[in-house]
Amino acid sequence: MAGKPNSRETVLDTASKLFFKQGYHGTGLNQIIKESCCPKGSLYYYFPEGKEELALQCIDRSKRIVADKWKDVFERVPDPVRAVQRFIENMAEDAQATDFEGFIPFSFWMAVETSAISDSLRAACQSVLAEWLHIISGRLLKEGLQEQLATETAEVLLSMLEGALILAQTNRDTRHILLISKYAGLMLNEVLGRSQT
Amino acid sequence: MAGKPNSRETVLDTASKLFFKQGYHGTGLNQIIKESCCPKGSLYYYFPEGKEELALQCIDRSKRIVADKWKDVFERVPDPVRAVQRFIENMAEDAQATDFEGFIPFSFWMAVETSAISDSLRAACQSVLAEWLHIISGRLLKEGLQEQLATETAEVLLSMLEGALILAQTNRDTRHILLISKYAGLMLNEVLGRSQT
DNA sequence: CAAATTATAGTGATCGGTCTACATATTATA
DNA sequence: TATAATATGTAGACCGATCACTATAATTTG
Repeated sequence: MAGKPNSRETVLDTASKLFFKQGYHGTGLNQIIKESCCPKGSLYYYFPEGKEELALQCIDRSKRIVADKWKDVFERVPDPVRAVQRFIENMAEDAQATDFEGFIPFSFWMAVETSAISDSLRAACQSVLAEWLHIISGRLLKEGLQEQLATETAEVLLSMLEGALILAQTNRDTRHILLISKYAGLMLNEVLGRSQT
Repeated sequence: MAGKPNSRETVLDTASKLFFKQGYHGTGLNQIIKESCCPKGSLYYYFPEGKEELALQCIDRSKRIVADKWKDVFERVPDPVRAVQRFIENMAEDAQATDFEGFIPFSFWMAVETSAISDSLRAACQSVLAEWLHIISGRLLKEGLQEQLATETAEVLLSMLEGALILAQTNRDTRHILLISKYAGLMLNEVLGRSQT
């Protein structure tokens, strides 16, 4: 907010939105240039290695943004089960509000596409998943879960959520996401040895 | 097996493999032509409306193939919980055997990409999900589950599985899939009111 | 001035798609 | 049965458009 809406950030914003909506190959540099109003010269000035570097930075950026979201919700909501549900409900709201087009940067299907393109992109995607899993399982560890169970639970949770996002985007219906919120709550309560409410 | 390895089927095979591995935009017609050894003239003879029609048929084909797999496993394995687990374990084996490149046609991330391309492709993808869900929830209904619970359980199951496939493909590790087999079993046993083994 | 940034014109390569020519079957007619 | 006519399928040259990317000049900024 330094008065100047840094051109570089604008490009990353636009590129992220488009990449996560249309995929890597489905998004042309010309489209990014047009929608971000950033001329080609600037784009290659900021990202001299071109499209792949741009995508890589978008992926890293989404890693940080989503990680911050997880940390934030775990800080604000003391109960980890409610925190996870809050996170998921927020996703559903974002999806609804943007008509399933802007609720970047969580839906991670692009990882599969980019994993087939280059090793560096695949490594970046692996790092994203690892980071998110680390945060979630870390919170569960703090509840006293043993390490393996915490890891497994976090993985299942992330699988559910990613899968639900695919169903939700395909059907343009947030019901699939909200359903996961409910079942994730059930699963977590059970794992944490609580009685069902 | 009529002696003549129909060229049309070969194209669908190759195209499906490539589409589900690289995505729609990431797969060029020239690549399909080269790898299937089917000349462009023949391709446009079989699929006069071009790439989109080809993708549509690949999607429909995968719908049928996977639906048959579900039906088959439910016929062969009487216990629905074990049947679901068997299905998931088969996915993991296929993934391993083909080095995460051929275990088409189940991973459904391409649905998100194609959903952004045209309404007919999106409709086709919706139909695929609906069909698979119908088969799974139908089997649960036969176990005496009430309709809403059966539907919800099937949706959660499919979400888990699709999400796990994303994690597995990104990390090139079937562990994520096998983990889902375990947790799907737990969830189904609970829903069906059984004691945990 | 010098560095940082913007602005475009233009590069070869590849994209999906069209077109025509040709080869091989199958059927129709005598 | 011989052959003409039609249908089926193969083969690839070619098209304009777009792709990611480069080169270089102009402009702004410190």
